[in-house]
Amino acid sequence: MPELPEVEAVCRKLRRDVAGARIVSARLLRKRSPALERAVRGRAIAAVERLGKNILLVLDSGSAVRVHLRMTGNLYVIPDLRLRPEATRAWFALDGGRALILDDSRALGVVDLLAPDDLRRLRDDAGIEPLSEAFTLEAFAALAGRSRAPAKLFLMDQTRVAGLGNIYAAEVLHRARVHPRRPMNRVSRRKIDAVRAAIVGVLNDAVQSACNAYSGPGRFEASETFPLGVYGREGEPCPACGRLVKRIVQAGRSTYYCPGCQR
DNA sequence: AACACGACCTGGTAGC
DNA sequence: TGCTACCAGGTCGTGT
Repeated sequence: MPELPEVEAVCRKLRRDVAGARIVSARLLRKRSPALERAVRGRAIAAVERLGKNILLVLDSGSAVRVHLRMTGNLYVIPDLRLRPEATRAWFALDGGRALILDDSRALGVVDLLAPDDLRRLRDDAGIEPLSEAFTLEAFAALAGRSRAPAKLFLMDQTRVAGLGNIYAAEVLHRARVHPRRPMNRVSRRKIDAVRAAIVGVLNDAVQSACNAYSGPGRFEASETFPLGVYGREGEPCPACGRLVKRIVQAGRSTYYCPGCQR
């Protein structure tokens, strides 16, 4: 479920719901973490930040709880801890009786504690935020020119540009008309420009959709809200040219693209 | 360096 | 109905 847009929607909601709230107690259900549970007790949530697909709950102590939703995670507030869903993998009881829940059916999500130094390192090592001012054409072209990786894998590498996953990487390449297997350093300068613009355009559109879809807790399906051109549409006509969408496998994951548009 | 691939988990769905 | 096989929005460690 969650790529950058969905994670951003979760963060915006959390800022409204838990910014300033105090954590009374916490528990990781799958694998207990006495250190984390102790470190958060009594601390206030000073800020909620997103770093790529990571959610950072920055505490008033300077440490932070990092949550990664991976495939099926969701993070939201419920009015009462006793109402927690079956797939609750972690909970944070908040002052006032509410609780922050990590709900994650596949249990691949990650929760850990970052000391201030860890937090700094995570920020320093992160890929470029595509919706920030740092994501300039120059910076992107420099990264692209240095990589022979297939375009799709290049876009999904979180250490280069942070936040694109399997769906939006495919959509970006379709919008920019670049073949997913083309080595990134052999994409023309004009198309590099188009890819960068497509990243910003797709992500902004998807953030809007995700925020609309995510007014309440529960799952959100990007496909219900953001019009997907190629993802999951093998055998269907390309909305741009009518050629049938193909599916290939790259690095063990499905890639969808239009053989007519994407060269 | 740059891949592929299995592992980590659970649940939904298509096909028999 | 019930079984099997395969698929899934992410990332890591290991092997080639």
